[in-house]
Amino acid sequence: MATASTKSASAVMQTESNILAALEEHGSRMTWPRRQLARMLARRNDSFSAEEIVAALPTLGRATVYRTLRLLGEAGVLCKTTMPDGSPRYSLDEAHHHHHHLVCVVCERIEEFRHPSIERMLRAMRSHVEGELVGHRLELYHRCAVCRESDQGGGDIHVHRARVHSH
Amino acid sequence: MATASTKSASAVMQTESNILAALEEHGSRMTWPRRQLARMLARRNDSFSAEEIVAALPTLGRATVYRTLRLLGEAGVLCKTTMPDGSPRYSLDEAHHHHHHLVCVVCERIEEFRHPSIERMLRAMRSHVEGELVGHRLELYHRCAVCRESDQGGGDIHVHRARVHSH
DNA sequence: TCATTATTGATACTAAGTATTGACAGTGTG
DNA sequence: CACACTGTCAATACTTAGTATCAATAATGA
Repeated sequence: MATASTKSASAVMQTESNILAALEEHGSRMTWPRRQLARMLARRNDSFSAEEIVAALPTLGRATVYRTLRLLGEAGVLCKTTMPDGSPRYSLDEAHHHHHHLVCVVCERIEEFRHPSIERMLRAMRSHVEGELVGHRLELYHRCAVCRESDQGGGDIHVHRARVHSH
Repeated sequence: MATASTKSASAVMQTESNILAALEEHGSRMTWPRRQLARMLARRNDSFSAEEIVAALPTLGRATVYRTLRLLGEAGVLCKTTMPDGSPRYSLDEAHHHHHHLVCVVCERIEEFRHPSIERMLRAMRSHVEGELVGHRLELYHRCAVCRESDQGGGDIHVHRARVHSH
């Protein structure tokens, strides 16, 4: 099994000003709540739920948090990923081009990746499928190297799994 | 663009007794609510939300409906799919082997498919990714041939789209 | 038949948002 | 600089998609 990083070479750590710049470019005003949010997001390097942010920034209304997360998504600096059980998880985007997510089901850390075999597959499906492909959703779930190590007992992973699996 | 069906050749229409058999095999008792649900599901050939079923079977409690849907998922006759906006949709499974879903974003009809390029891609990722792959989620969204025709104006599709897109 | 154990439905609760609204703040124009 | 215009805010209520609890009931095996 390869241990090579799957990260795109052009990945850039998002900074507060980076995030705000993306927001402005997207046509949003520069406000105090948005600055707060940008700063807080830039600090963390893991994934998070919206409610975690709501709790961490009690001076902001929940609607504001959700609105701003949506804006950041539209502005292309934030991604919303679905965990195996269907619950949503947010993470800052580092690459600015098409990619997918590799999600650790233990620590919930999210890595971006791209791989030619995926583009190949999508190309194949685009011409194989009837009608017009308008989008897709692809998530890979794994136990990352770190979690695998601290958890090698081999016992069941106590992780929320989808109850109605999709095969 | 190919119009060939992507359905697996071994697809079998689920019948009421089929569904109940799967439930029993999964270790569940045979009850009147479960018979009700199996009959109702066998009748429809489209996808549905849990609440649609709750509304259609007012003599069953909502908990029972959700519970039974989960059981049917575990028993391998029902799949839960995620729409582009994240809302869940259920559909009966026809094939009994690994497959993915092709979802029409207009009529929400769900087709099962498999394609060698996908298995190839998964194999490639399995050896490329660090740690141990424990699962994946793949959905393809399209406008099906029928919807494309009745909707060819080319205007915007008025369909609930994910607000925070995943690139 | 009877005891055991699964299942049910009512109700209350949670998670993840969205809709509404009146107040307020940023900004572009004059 | 002042103003108005419109975007944005926080609070609140509501929605969707479920899950948890629990006493009452039904299915099954002996």
